[in-house]
Amino acid sequence: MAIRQTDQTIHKAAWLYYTHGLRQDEVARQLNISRASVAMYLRKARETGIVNISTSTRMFTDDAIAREIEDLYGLASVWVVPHDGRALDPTAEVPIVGASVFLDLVRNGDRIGVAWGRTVYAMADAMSYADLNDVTVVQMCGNLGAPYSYRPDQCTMEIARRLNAKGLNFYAPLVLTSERLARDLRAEPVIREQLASVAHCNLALFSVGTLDEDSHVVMCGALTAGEIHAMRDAGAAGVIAGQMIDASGALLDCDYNRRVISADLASIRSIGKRLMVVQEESKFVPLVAALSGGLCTHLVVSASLARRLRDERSGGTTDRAI
Amino acid sequence: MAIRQTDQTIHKAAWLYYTHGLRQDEVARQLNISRASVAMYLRKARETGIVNISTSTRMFTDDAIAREIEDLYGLASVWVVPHDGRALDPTAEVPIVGASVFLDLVRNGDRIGVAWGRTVYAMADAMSYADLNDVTVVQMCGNLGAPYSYRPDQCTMEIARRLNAKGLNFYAPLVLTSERLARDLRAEPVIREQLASVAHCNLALFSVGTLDEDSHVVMCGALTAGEIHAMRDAGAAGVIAGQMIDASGALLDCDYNRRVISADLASIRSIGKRLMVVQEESKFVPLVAALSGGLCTHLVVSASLARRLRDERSGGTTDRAI
DNA sequence: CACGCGCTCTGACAATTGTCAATTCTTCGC
DNA sequence: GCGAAGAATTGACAATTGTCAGAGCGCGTG
Repeated sequence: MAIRQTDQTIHKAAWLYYTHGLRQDEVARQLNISRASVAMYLRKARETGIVNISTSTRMFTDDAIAREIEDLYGLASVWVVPHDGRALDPTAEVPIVGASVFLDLVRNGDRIGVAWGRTVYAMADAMSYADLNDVTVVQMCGNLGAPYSYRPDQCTMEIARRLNAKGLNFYAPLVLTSERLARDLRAEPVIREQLASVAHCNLALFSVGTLDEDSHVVMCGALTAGEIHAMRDAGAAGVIAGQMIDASGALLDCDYNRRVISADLASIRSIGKRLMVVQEESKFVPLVAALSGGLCTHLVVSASLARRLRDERSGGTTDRAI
Repeated sequence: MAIRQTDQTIHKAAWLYYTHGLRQDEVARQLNISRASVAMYLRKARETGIVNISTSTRMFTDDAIAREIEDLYGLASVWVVPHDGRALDPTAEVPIVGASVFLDLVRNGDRIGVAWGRTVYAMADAMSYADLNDVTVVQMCGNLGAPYSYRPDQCTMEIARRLNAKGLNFYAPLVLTSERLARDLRAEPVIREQLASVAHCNLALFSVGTLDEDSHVVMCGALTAGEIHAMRDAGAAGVIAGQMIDASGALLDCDYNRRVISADLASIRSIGKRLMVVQEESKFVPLVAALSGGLCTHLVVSASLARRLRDERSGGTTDRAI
């Protein structure tokens, strides 16, 4: 009760200040509290998403190159983050834009599939709190025991927390040692339901992984550097939700993939809006693979990746600097 | 070009200030402009919707009575605006809440049907600017020549302007002198298309009118006080988009309605989300009629109307003051 | 080329907001 | 019932922001 009272007061203070445009001292007088409390309540209101301040991301779609990439790759919407000279750390900027775009796409009642990775976690971290209702965040792939803070379940939970949503975690490892065990585990009701529920999402958020020595799957001990090289030789071009894809964006037919527990690509593709966010320059090949496979509908990339994407398809027409 | 440059600068300033949390002087340094200009740009960014500050309307749905009314009348969502003692002008508050709720419901790509009236215009006036894409606002009924600022076309245009949307105005009078002329006019391609396009909306915004001497239809000269009394005797209970409805919310079979040019009730009912906003105490009877006819799915009302609505249906159970 | 128009800059002051240590109020455990 | 830990609140000060007048600048025009 006491909590509800305070909660009500925060709402009222936020309403009077932000919607009616009163000054803090006027709000304080209205609510019979000190101005300092009003300032504190307002901070709380912003932190909890009771008040939402969002900046248009239109400036990132205004670039002509964004239009070109939409056309070349058949995407619904593309955001290009410029390398802004001195201004800001350019790569760190991509997930921030990604978070803004993501929040723009989310609605009450949504069901959201989330994969994992450095980029996804950076987005979660940059995401402001939102006051949504009835939103569910579903983890799209199994877990890794690694000590990273961007483990799949961490990504899911953190995003759910920010959105005031329910988090549906996956209680299975990402990769097992035998194909048989993976098959049996996938058949378990808890796991089967989780996997099935991905297809009922209407929004997905993920990045794409590389096949280098410092790729996640290696760092987390799922694969050795040697194995990953072998896979690259066998045609692997990138990693989506823990699964290897080839250059055409199709699931690679390999032993590793059969041992993975993750939402299959068809389920992911059945989700209406699929936002992919790619920041690292080194992810060009995986990115092209994912786009070829039609895995995403919305894309946030850096300007340099955008230029390379355009040149890849348009055969390198105009190529002047930003 | 010079304009685009400035526009870009406004976006960047807003981004750095609101998303990155820099101070105005830091933003000024980054962009090589004076701090005073930054302050100006930020104001512009807020005014044009490049930056959007919204406050949760949850406090208005938290009321138990809102839940009751949803259940009693089968509505998707109800907002109840309390009469807040000293705080704010209670009736003026309803359209402000309505505007917030409305903005919450709008999405990019939406097609929105708008009716007219004092309340709708008050909402337009209270509505903050939004940076939306590809939104269309459709006028749902014909025009009146009255010198009011809340003429149907004014409502449509003003809302379109605030949402950065395209406004589709209706170029016909609301009511004609003969039934034949109304029929002929409705058959005109321009008008027919306009009317048909209402059915393709996915969001509607309207209020409901009374049948008093000071009702809009009288004030605007569409009907005389005498005629409106006669209509009330004939079973008219309220006015929706310029048309008379009976107590069950059905179109009243009368000469006047046959002379009106407006979206028919079936089209309106085919729209997914229909937000009705009612502020005046005197609109209780029309409100009940509209609800009986299932004309809206979302409702914003004052606390006293809410209490009367509950008592109307639940047979007057608990009836303590707020 | 001078002119006026519209825009931005500068510098300064006033208004508003953020912050924090000190204080008051709550809520427990004993 | 008492006292202490902890949370909420406040007053006062510091930092930030809003605003304004006057100056400077670029540009299109007569």
